[in-house]
Amino acid sequence: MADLSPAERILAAIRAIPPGQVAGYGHVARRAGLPGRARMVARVLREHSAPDLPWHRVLRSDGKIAFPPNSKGYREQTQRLRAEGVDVRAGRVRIAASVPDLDGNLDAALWRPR
DNA sequence: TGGGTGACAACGC
DNA sequence: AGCGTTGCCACCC
Repeated sequence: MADLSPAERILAAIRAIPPGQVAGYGHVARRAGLPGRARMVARVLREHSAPDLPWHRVLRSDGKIAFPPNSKGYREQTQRLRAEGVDVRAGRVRIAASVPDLDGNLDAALWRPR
């Protein structure tokens, strides 16, 4: 990644998440070279909405969907994730026990839920 | 300069 | 798992 603006690096990091997999806001930030800026990822996501952006693969660090339960975005995201085979229950993605230790923390299992 | 807000995170219980 | 607190950062008014 050459000299892209922070926002562009964030978008690139999100586009890099493979289908069927997810990543936390903080994780995306670090991958974009912006440690500690999870909130900036959220802001960028709120403004920039591109058709090729897999925004639905970005979750909170605890694996929960960031939108208010039952909101438009919440339902959208849940549906999109399920369409990719991701197990979503009670507003949170279910990580398989096959992935060793990840006490509620996504980062360990990131990039390969299920 | 000061105060409020978020598609957040880490901790403690 | 749920909840409250604190820390954070980039804006906004």
